Amino acid sequence: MGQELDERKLKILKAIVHNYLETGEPVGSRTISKYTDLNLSSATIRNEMSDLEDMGYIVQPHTSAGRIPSDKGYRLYVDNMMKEKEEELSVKQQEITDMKEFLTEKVEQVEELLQNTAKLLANNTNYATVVSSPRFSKRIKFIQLSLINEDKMLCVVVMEGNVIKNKIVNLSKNIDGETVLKLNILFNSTLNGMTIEEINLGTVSRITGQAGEQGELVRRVLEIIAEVAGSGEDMKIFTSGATNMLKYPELSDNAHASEIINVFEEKQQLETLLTSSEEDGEGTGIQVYIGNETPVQNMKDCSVVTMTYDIGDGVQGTIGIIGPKRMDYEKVVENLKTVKKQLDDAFQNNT
Amino acid sequence: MGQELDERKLKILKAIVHNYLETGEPVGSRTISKYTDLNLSSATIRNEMSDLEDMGYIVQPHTSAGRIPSDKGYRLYVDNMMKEKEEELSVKQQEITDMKEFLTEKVEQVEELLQNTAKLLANNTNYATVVSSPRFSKRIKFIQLSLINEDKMLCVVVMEGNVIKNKIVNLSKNIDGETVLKLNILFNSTLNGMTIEEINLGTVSRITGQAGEQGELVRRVLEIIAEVAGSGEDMKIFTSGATNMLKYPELSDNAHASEIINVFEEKQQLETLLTSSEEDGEGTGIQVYIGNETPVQNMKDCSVVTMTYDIGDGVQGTIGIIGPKRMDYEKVVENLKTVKKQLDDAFQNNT
DNA sequence: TGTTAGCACTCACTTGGGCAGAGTGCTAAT
DNA sequence: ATTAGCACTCTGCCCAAGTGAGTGCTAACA
Repeated sequence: MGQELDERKLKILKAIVHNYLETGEPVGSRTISKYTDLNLSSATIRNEMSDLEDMGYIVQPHTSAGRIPSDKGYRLYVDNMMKEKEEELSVKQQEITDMKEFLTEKVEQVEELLQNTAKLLANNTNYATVVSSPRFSKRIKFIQLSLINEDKMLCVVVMEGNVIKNKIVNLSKNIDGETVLKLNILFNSTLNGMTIEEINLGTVSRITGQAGEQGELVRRVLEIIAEVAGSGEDMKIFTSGATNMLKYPELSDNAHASEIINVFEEKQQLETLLTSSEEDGEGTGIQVYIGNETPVQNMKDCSVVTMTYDIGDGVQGTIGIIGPKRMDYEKVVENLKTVKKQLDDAFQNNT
Repeated sequence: MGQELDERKLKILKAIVHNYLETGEPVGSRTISKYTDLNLSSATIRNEMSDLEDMGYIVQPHTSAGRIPSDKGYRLYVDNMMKEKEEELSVKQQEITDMKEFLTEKVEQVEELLQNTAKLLANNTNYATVVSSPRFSKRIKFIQLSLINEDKMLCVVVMEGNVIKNKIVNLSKNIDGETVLKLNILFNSTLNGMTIEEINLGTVSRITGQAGEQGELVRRVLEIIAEVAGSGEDMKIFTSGATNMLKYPELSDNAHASEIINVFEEKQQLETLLTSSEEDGEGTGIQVYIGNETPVQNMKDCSVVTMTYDIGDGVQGTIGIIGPKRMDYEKVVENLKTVKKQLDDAFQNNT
């Protein structure tokens, strides 16, 4: 008996979670009895709650306190919510236009846009947000070498998505302007449109062959290109609202706080968080990690909601919202969906 | 009487500050009586302390507690210490070589060096550190325009100190390769070696004049150059050890913590902190702000020690160490001096 | 058989009193 | 001028009692 999760138990569980999300305090049977439309006495609720506890959906902080959701309970709640919200995008119209205004206000650089997005979400939700800059489809669009003076050469590589990388090379032996011109033509004709992975040994030897006596230099330039165009190495990460985390008592004690803030300072851990979430992503692109599920150990007492965005031309990244386990998942998901919509819009008109 | 700060009072004050720095707790007369070599009874000390309090050097958190230094007291202590340490650079030899090793280990980019410096200092001192990237002597070294495709042009500006800036321009009307070549020659011959401030209206009109029908384009490129070479706008800031601040009880309460952490997240306030300290700097280039003296209001319960570094070629910036008011000023100053020495060394061999 | 009322019990949290310890300020003696 | 001594004042800690929210169980009920 009570082994299977029937309709009524589900309803009670949802009520418990919901209430706990709001108050942050253990919720008792009497509250639920009044809170729901089930018209059951607190005693009955107590029995059901006892069952729910046996099944592992809720937990008692100590005897004779109310119950709080376990990770498993949260999971069920979130999954359920996601199913319900499947197609529905019910953000208030006002908020949408607010966002739109805010986002398109000062969009000179993509970076600024992303930073703004992070800030906007942090303000709206009162959680911490992190946005990864686009990871680019590492296709080379244009290469430019130029002599700065006798012994220094500038090497610029433009990648698809208009990401520009550059580096200055110290030359061992002098070369003249004409040679540089030739090298430019050589590189551009052979490498344009290629991804870094496509440049194999064959390509390399073909190019060095054609370069003749400049083979040495060419090899060095190729190395630089590889370094510069090389994968996610340079992924940028924008954060906002880290201090929001201090607003939640269960996280604001010293131990938790410094662990969490540290993650935001180092950023490197956020990177692993975002990239690994990218792999897990499914249908909607929205992913919810609860407590221990998060890829970053230091966040085990938080929940993370991530969403990947893709604004065409190979430009894509991930947005993450980090809050306490009792975060308002519904609101967060809605916010993310709206932002995604806005980003899409901004970039359809703007590319 | 006792209006003037005699030898003995000074000695007692120093003892109080010193002791408070170590323990973080109000220090009483008996402690000082035993602590110093003055051979005075606690009663005498009490009298002196009472005088010191009247003079505003120390403060009582509540009746019948020990005394703690006021901002004024810290100030005196620090000034005194700085005078004593004037020429002496007494960092243990071991630490120096440790630092050297650490700093030169992976110095591919200046940025990495600075980030490492920040981390090193944070670890050594257990305070938070912030390092501003060099502000460059905004002298233009080299300009390169290149066509990426029909309607996009890449504009690269290399500044002294090998800082590279770039931007992609959308062209309104097509231009051909030859024109670009001409423009390159034009820009480089007229602008090289100039600072952004030196480019006045005369220069602009001369160039646009020479450009003939490309005047419109030239003007836009000039704007970009201005934007790109424009002053400190792009100052980069590296931080480390922000979470160290949570280790000090007087700062780790929620209100303080979020104010402080926020400063580290926004970074913009740190920028004002560092630049304004640069202006105040004097002899040694080391500057100590105590409590309310700091330029950033949110830091009014902290102390900040800053030092400007200058590694030649117009490359200079500021390092700041931020901690509680009862930070170990001596240690901090020594650390900063050592780092400065190391940076100097690293760059004499490395430019 | 599922639901409910009632009751005893548990446990965290609050309140207030009492006590110890650290430290001061003052006075009187040296 | 210095010191010993004493009364006084706070803070912090502990403990005991009381309060309130909530539970589990049992017995009655529809």
